[in-house]
Amino acid sequence: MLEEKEISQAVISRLPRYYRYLQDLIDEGTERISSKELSERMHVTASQIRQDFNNFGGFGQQGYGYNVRYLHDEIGQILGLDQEHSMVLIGAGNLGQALVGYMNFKRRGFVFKAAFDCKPELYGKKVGQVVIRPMNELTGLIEQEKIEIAVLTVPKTAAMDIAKVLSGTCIRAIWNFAHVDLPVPERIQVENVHLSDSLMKLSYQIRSIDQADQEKAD
Amino acid sequence: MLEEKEISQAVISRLPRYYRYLQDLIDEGTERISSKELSERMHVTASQIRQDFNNFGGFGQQGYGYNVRYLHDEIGQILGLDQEHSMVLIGAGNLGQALVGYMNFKRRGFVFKAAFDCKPELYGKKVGQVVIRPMNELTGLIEQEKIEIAVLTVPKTAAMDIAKVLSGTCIRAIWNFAHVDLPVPERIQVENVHLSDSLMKLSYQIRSIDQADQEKAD
DNA sequence: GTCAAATTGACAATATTTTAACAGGAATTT
DNA sequence: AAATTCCTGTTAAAATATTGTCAATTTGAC
Repeated sequence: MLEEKEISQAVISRLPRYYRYLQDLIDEGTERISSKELSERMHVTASQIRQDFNNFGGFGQQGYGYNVRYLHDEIGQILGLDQEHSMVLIGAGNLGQALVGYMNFKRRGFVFKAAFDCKPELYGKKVGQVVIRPMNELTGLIEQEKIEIAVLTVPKTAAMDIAKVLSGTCIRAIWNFAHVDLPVPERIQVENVHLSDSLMKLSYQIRSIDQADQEKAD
Repeated sequence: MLEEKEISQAVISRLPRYYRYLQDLIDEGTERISSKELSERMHVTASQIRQDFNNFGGFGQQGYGYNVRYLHDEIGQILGLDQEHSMVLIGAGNLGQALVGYMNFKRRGFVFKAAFDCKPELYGKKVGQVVIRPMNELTGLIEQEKIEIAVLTVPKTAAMDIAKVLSGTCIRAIWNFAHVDLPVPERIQVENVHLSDSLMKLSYQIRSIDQADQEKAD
């Protein structure tokens, strides 16, 4: 039996960035790259790169480095990008519509199968490839289409209720844009995109530089 | 002279979440809270909470705990939320328009002063409170209005060029939604919101659970 | 074919982050 | 007002994460 060595969250967070740089290298026509070269491009240590990749077994070769395309595909597979992922949008406001319209996701295999909103005036309106439907059709469609991911772009109060509804379905994961921590069973994965939090961090950086400057002036 | 003890990124990332929970407590009318109670709500250790707050000096009192409103305001100040932040939108597509329309930012003091796009057909169109202008007015307006934050919602190729332009202005920070790492001087802070990366992490979680299940079945 | 240069994967050494433990002060109870 | 409980700030310990080092192996030059 294989040792279930847990991969740390830090490593996983770095994978999409590697993937992006490898895509760029492919586009440039580069065939091979060493951890040193890559580290210089990405401004991280070569040691970290090698360590990260080694979490999943060795992808490189001594004296040669890494084959760009091979490494790219392997990381893509680790990230589950080799299979299609079905999604539904819940909350067809500005942000939701922007996400559905964002074609890059589709290119990576993330496909919206439907959109839902509670506002009757939106029913039937088309966003991207899909039509906006009333919320009472949500669970039925999820089960019927075996939807994997729910993209949640509703106000925080609604988000809590919807999370409870989703808990009773076959949904695997929630991509949560609402400013709350969702109460869902363990089997459902949640990835939060808290835009306010992100903006506050930026604000912190600005403030902390101001403060440093001020102290230097003393 | 004060010891410039660098606050770790991990701590800063947690501050907005504390802030959010404290806001909720205020809304509930709770006056005081102990690290233990808060830890149970937030599903983190009490030790971490105390440690985090102590990075900025003691906000609590032995035997009493923390005064909710006081702590909330202190963290708000640390995050720079006690002052207004001026922003410009660069790239008035779906996502950009959604962000400008998002009123929660304004409530926290983040105010859009202008929006820019390269598409002539958008010039003059109103999004939220502001009018979309041509890109050649960008640097002028930033300098004139002493804009702090540029919100970048343009395709990746455009993003690189615009980052270079911004480097020559008084802009303090870039909130970057493009899928690239921006080349900017050190004095400009960058906060990335890489939506694809976030979605890939979610995809990873799904995949890794599938794999675990499969191995268990063996 | 031999040798120098390059480069990984593994492991050891640091550094950082998180958690636990506890002394001491404040609030509350009796 | 004494005693008990509560709870912070701080220090110590444990756990994680990152970086440095090097033997082993491959490539590429001559």
